[in-house]
Amino acid sequence: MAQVLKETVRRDILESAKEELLIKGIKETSMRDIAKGAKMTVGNLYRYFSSKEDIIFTIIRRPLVMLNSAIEDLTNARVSFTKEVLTIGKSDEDIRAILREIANLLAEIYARYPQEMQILMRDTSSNERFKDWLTGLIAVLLKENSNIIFSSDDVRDTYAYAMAMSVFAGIKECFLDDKEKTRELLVDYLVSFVGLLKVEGN
Amino acid sequence: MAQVLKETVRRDILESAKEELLIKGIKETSMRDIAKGAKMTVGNLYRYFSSKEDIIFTIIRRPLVMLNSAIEDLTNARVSFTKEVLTIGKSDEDIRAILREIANLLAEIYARYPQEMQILMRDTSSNERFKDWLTGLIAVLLKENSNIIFSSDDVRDTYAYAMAMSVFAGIKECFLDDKEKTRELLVDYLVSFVGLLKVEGN
Amino acid sequence: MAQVLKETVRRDILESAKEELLIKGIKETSMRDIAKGAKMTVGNLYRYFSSKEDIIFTIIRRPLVMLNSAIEDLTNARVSFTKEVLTIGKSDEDIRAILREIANLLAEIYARYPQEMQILMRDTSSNERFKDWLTGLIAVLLKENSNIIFSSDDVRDTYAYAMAMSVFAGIKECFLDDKEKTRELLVDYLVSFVGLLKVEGN
Amino acid sequence: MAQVLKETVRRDILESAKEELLIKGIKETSMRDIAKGAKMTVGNLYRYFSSKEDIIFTIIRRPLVMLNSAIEDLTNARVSFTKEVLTIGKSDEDIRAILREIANLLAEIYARYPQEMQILMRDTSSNERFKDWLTGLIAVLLKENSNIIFSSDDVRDTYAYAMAMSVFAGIKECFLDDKEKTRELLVDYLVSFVGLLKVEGN
DNA sequence: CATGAATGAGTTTTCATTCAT
DNA sequence: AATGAATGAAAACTCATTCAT
Repeated sequence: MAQVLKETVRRDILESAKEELLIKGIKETSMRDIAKGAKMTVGNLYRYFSSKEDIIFTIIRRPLVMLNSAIEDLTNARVSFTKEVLTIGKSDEDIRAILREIANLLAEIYARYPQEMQILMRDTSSNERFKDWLTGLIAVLLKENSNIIFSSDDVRDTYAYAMAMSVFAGIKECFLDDKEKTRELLVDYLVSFVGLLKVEGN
Repeated sequence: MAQVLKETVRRDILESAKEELLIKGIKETSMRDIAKGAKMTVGNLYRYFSSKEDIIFTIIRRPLVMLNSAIEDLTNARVSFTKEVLTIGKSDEDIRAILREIANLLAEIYARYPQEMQILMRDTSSNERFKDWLTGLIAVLLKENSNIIFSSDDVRDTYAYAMAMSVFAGIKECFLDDKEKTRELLVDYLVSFVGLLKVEGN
Repeated sequence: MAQVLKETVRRDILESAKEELLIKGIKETSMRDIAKGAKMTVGNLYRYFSSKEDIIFTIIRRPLVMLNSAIEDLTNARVSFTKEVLTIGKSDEDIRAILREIANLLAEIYARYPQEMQILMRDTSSNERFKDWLTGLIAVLLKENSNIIFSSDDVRDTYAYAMAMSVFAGIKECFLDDKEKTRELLVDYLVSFVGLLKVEGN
Repeated sequence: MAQVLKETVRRDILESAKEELLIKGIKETSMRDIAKGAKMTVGNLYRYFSSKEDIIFTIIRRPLVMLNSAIEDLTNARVSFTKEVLTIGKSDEDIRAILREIANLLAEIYARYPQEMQILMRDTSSNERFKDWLTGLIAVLLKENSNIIFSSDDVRDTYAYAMAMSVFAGIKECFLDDKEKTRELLVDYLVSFVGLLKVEGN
């Protein structure tokens, strides 16, 4: 019974934290806010979590794990673009397929953990891996498919990084209450970026 | 001599503040940090600036003014898309021209105030106007030029907003040490987005 | 038990604050002083009160409410001298009755909240209403009962204001440890001022 | 010439300080304010005065000396009421004469040092002597002339002190731009207090 | 298990005073 | 003689964290 109670309280804390984090963001959310929302004292938070960071990570962890393993799967199965090996198909349809897959994966994670996913995507720092993956994907697409001519390789790399950050930043604005609509929007949003590289002579 | 010294210190403070702001951002930068970087006491900062806000605004002001008036000029002269009146040309070349213009304007501001511009573009709050403008521009482009079919109007609006945030977020990653390269990158980056809307059936 | 403890600390804080405020006044009393007097850290004060103002207002509130409603009652029931309407009786005995009433009211408030009342009467700013009332009362008495001849109306007004400030300033010196003696003293003190206006040719 | 210059600057400082003190009071007036008003730097103030207190005392000194010696003269020549020896005349006219004399003295000091006098009278702490004298005078008047019956001697003393504080507090409201009117007002104001003690049975 | 009391280091800001030049 | 740059201690207030009970 002790453990049962414990689980309830843990959940209350996380529930309160999620609400606050969604509204105010990490920096502006205080332990006091979380405690108040969970109808308990600040001190008690520390019986369940070792620090504020711990609470946040607990919330973020699951969608983050899903996201990271999804990325890993995608990379292993379909594309291998990290570093030098590039075995990605060249056709637009191939690229669209990948983006559609990611969009669906993001939508799936969102469907399971809507609040958590939003918090995760708002927290720039804990997403290095996803951002790296996006950067890598875009770098490959650029090399293979784009007809933009860059003055040097590091300009191309910066472009890829900027575009990845761009894609990433937009994702968090695609979350709607309706999960199916969110899925459609994410697909439309991400697939849009295929067109980016098909431009003739900027 | 007295005035010269004063100017030096003012510059030291702004220099220290710019460094900290670039690394840590506004919220995470404390007056203590700025004072330490400028090798002086916190109290002395207040001989030169009336508040933390004053320091930040002094840094941001000039690129912000340039950006805002650039937006106003562009809006008046070439496009009028706020609200219902849409007098923008439909051809891709027209759109490319506008984006090239903005890219060049951003590059120009960056060339003059590189650090300041980076700080400005990282500070989401003082850029409402630019973000609104971007959202408006993309909304127009969507209605006029895109063949993406949205399930409802508010999904379309959300897409436009997400895309604007996306464009905006990528801009701050396009700043390189080399100013000419930055210009080229910004042009390539922004013009890329024309292709976004030319996609056939996602 | 928890609540009891909390109440104890709250009381400790207010007790410390009252002591400091009585000695040093509002402006000169710092949160540090209050914390030291209550044997705790400054930060802890903010667990019980939201601001310095909150502490002071908590102390002052009750006597202030009593004083203000007493003034209102007196004004409505017995005298109406604000602005032009003067329905006050002219006889010395009428005036004495009013002053005796006020004195008794002040004594009653003091009997209930001795320290609080002293702090309140020392804080000029939160007493505007009482000072205005006194000024009004004295202005009426002057016009109706006095045989002092003033060289102009604004000299008369200044005299009334000076006399009101005078009456007000003396009140706070009438507070003794013995509450009954305080009552008598307040009555004597205030009623004394009736004689003020009965002077023949200064 | 050096000394001549020095005197000018000293005067400038005092002039600036007086203006600020009249408007804002001692606590709210900063050395920076004074320096700014005197069109010089804060540091230079310390070449002429050792501290903020020094500046204030320099301003207050002369009217304070005049006031104190006036009190001494009055006490020696006409009345001796400190402690137990009381050689004051009993008639109302005698008392009126004394009060008229004080009023005229205050008016004279005000005529010479209008700003300084106002600052002095607003600063409660530097006026102990005058307040003591007033208290003593009123104590004597009470014993000799009043028919108020006090329950004990210390109640009588407190009454005297309260009345003295009252008289004192009103004085500072009697200062007008016109010096002659000020004189008249001070006379009227102070002489009024004779009536205070002539009251029959409160 | 939980409370809530308490701490201490942090924040921005103000100001009398000192001191090198 | 004067400047103005700089200090340091103080103010009100916030918050993650600890701890006795």
